[in-house]
Amino acid sequence: MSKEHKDNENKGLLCNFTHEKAGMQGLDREKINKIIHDTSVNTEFFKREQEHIAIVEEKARSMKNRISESLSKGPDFIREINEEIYKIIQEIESERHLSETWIHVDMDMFYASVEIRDNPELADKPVAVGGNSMIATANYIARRYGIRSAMPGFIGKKLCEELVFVKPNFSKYREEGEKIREIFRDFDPDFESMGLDEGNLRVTEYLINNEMNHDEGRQELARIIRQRIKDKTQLPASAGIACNRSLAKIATDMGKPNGQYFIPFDKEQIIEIMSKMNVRKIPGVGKVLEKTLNELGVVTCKDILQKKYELYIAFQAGSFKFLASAALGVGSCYHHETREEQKSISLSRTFASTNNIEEINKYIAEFSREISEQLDEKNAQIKTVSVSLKTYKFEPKSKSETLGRYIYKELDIYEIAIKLYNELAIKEKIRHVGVRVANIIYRRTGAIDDIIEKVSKDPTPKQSSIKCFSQQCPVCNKVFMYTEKRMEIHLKQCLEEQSQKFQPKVVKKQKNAPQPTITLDCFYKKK
DNA sequence: GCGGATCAC
DNA sequence: TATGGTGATCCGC
Ligand SMILES: Nc1ccn([C@H]2C[C@H](O)[C@@H](COP(=O)(O)OP(=O)(O)OP(=O)(O)O)O2)c(=O)n1
Ligand SMILES: [Mg+2]
Repeated sequence: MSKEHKDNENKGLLCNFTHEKAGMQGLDREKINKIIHDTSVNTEFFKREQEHIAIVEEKARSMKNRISESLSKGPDFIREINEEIYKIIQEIESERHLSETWIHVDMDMFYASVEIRDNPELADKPVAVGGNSMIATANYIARRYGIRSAMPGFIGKKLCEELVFVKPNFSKYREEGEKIREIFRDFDPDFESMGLDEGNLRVTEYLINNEMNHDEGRQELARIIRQRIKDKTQLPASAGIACNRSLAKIATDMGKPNGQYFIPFDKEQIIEIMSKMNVRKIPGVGKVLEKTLNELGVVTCKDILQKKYELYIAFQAGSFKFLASAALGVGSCYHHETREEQKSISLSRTFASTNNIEEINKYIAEFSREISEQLDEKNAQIKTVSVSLKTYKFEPKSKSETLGRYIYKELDIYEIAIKLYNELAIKEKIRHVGVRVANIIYRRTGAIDDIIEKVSKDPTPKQSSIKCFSQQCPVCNKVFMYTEKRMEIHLKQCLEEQSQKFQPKVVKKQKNAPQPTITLDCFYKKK
């Protein structure tokens, strides 16, 4: 009723694009959001999205209640939190360092740039890299129509009839990515990166060593790095120069496309720049936190400082400090402890919703094999296996298990994954399934299966050794020696036999209505 | 350790 | 007709 602001409000998708200026190509923001909305409405995706928005809004409401309750406690309470906030801000200010230089470099419309470089005919056309179901990125011409990363291709097509789609060539992007990383290493061997197309470089030492540790030198170095990239790859890059990693990243965004931006190493000017900044630009503020903050009346960084009492009450201390630091332009400016080792490996796939257990089983088997191969390459083992899925309603579910031992073999992973899948007891169709392994150790010496293999080759194994690698089939309880081949064959046979035995009496297996979980359920019924 | 959420690319 | 894949982290239990 009166509460509804018909035209002004978000039309129902958290990812509707709300920032940036209106497009100049005949499509304004309202028109774009209407097309997105009209295409999405009445889909399971949209329904799920709305539920999600409702949850976020509810969370924001309860935050607001907490705020008004707290603020009505009286002046003593206000004085108290004022004190605490003041302390935190003092602490933040004590962490403000203006002597370290960070240069963040990020390729412009990376995948699209590579494709356009290799096919110059695309240069003056709106281009999307991706397919009908998903766009990975779009060039700047397409972006003027509202087309952007993570937008489904069919919506992109509606926004711009002439949009040209290019299938992604990931190996090419990896190659180009490696080229720019080589360059980054020259300026900061410990540079940080969140993706193929970017690097956050702490260049303080480089600047000092080359006697250019001043504002001009800082900006000159950014130009040099971008030029090196251009020479080596023929691809455009943008850069941001600032006194900490977070600000440098924000600066890159201000410099785009094909440009760079320098944030002065000066407290007042930093605060001035940040005050107008939309909170969504803060690295770490995604669409959910943005929406939550918006609900609390916080849109820009200035609002964060203005509503510091409210935010202090609403958020946990750590989150409050994070927001306040960002608003003040203070961020960490030394490298984190080096984390080189990958902590998890995952594979997943989306497909037309299905309850066909054979198909799902095939994916899980394939993922297990591929993950096992990757572990072989890394000479690694894992202790944790997870299975994840999305129902046809886009509801994610997952189940994981940490074992008392390390494994790496395809079949070991597969077995656990199938067990976990069955334990999820999914009755609906699903549209997505994945397998993930974690708790990786990068060695195999002393691995249980190493010992097993050695013992297996021993012509006269001791009884006690046999015990350690004998295995019981969970289906038929038969005990047998472990070898991959035998296990595989045995399992397959057992599964087939059992799936027939456990065929439900009345319902017969039909082509169009396969009974999910029968095969796999029975596999574990006896365990 | 587990499961769900969030974020980044 | 139709909304991705990979890796990381954090929180509350
Ligand atoms: N949701 C996303 C975001 C990005 N990417 C891929 C495609 C991008 O080309 C690449 C780099 O991501 P960026 O966020 O840097 O975006 P772009 O480089 O495409 O554009 P920009 O000029 O804004 O940096 O990662 C993706 O697959 N899915
Ligand atoms: Mg980029």
